[in-house]
Amino acid sequence: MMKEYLTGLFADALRAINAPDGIKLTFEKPKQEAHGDLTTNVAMLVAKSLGTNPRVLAQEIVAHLNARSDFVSSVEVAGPGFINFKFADAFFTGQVGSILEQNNSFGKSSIGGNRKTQVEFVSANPTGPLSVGHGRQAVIGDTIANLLQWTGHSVTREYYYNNAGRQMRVLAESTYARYRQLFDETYPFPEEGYQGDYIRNIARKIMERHGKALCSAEKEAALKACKEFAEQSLFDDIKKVLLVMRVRHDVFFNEDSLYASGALNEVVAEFRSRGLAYDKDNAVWFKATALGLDQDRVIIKSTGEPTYRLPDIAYHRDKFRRGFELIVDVFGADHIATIPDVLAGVRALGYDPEKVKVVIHQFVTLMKNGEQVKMSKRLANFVTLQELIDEVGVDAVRFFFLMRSVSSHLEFDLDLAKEQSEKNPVYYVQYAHARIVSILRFAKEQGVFDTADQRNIQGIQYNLLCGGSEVALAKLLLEFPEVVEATCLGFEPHRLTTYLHDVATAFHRFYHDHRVVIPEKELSRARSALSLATKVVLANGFKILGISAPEQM
RNA sequence: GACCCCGUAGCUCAAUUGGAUAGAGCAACAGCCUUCUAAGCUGUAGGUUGCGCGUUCGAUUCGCGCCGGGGUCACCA
Repeated sequence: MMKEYLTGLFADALRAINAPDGIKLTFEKPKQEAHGDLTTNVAMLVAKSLGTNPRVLAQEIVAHLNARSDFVSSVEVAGPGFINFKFADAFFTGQVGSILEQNNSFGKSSIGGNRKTQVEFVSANPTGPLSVGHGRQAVIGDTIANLLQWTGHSVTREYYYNNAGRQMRVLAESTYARYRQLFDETYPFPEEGYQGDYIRNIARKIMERHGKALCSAEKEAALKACKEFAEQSLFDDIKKVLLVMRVRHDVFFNEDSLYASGALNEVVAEFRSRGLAYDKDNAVWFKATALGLDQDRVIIKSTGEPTYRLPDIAYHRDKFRRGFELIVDVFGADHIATIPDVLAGVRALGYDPEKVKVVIHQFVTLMKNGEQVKMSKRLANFVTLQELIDEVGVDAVRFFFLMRSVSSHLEFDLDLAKEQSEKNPVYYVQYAHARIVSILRFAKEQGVFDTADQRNIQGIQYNLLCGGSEVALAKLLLEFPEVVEATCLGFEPHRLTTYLHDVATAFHRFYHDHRVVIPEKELSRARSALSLATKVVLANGFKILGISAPEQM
């Protein structure tokens, strides 16, 4: 709103001084508050081509600006040639009412244009409980999906899995061995087997169901039974944990369906017809080098089995065929190498790889007693996501996972999270919300402000809000829609947690400086409304992050 | 060896995508509750942004070269 207004003013001013066309005119919020509310560097960009000094040029531009004094309170040239604008306090506080009117919708936008969007995340095969790393991915994916919904995309959350590959064979063998060991401790356990206790638990359940019958059954049949039982059991667990994490997928897509539908053969045939596949050493190769990659890749092994690349490519084509216009893949850093192949495959099939946005997140390092906990599913010394949630709670887990940029390694100190959970940053932001609820409850008791009554949020004299921390809070709240948008477009959820932390700080400061419920009725109502607007922003932000908005703490 | 991520205060991390004097939280020190939640607020201290060139009005951000940490380089997923 401010930006649009200034852009108009500048168009006239730049024309008046005969500036060249096509100038990139942008306004930014300066880091330093003292530099005003918005700033532009346009004079520095243009000075060179006009052969003048940026500061002189800036002065000249300013002289041609015709700003309304009730909007813009000051314009000045500063530093090497920035033009800084300060807006009137009432310009900000006057907009607080619109936050209350929009309420649950404040922060939503339609920039997504209802674009059909898919977010694929977690996608763990059912070979064990979800790890802490999966948890990070689940939260990142879910939050990105929330952000996309808030910005007007039509979102499908999808989980892709394979219950047929080598990993599942290992699972079957491991489970079978544990089952046999229940009757004969000396029964050998496969060298590469999954050693986690969860396998023993599953084996025990199989015994409860089948007794000793599988020991005497034919081995292949017994393995199949073990596999199915283990898979079912593990998938139930996975879904249960995801639910606890407040993560819900719309579609569970099984890799097998790509085999069944003939999609794999189709892709191979299409590659061949375009000269992008060839036979060598009894295997089928994808000619990735023809698409600019550094080496060709096997897509069908000499055994006749496809490598993971082929179904991955076919799966992505399936996404396009289902009409998704934006495809977001959330992967762990260990999948980074496969992405170029998949994107090349997509391009080879005639689809636009630009529509695929890959979000790579780095790993989580668990710290315990000041030492790193090495995690390996196979070696059984890992902490499961469920255990982590049991220790520190869902809100803390979600918030922690979102606090850091996805490209940063995340260090999660278990001891700190356990022993000092009260110092967890999530409590800081939630506390602000609970505090507001408490204040508004008191305001209602005192007959000052009743949030349930719509008439109460009409006719408020927002211009009474003129203290520094009041105006600062109002300004920050009004940034929420932009923050949601930027966070979404950059696929950087941590920016929202940072922002909400700032909002909490601004509120706590306001609370410290000013009493809300006071005898001066109009001022009291204005401050109540400001508090309510803060609650709206916090609650909406929490909703996107998937954490709760406590009424009391 | 090749490629990807990271390197910022004692520790964990930000930094509006190239802006002005690099910011928070923990930890340390000093203050603030007879009044709506002190899980809070205020202040002090803490830095050659790993190192070196370069690009330009301007670099934590972009390019190149080193150093250090993590990850990936299968006819595993």
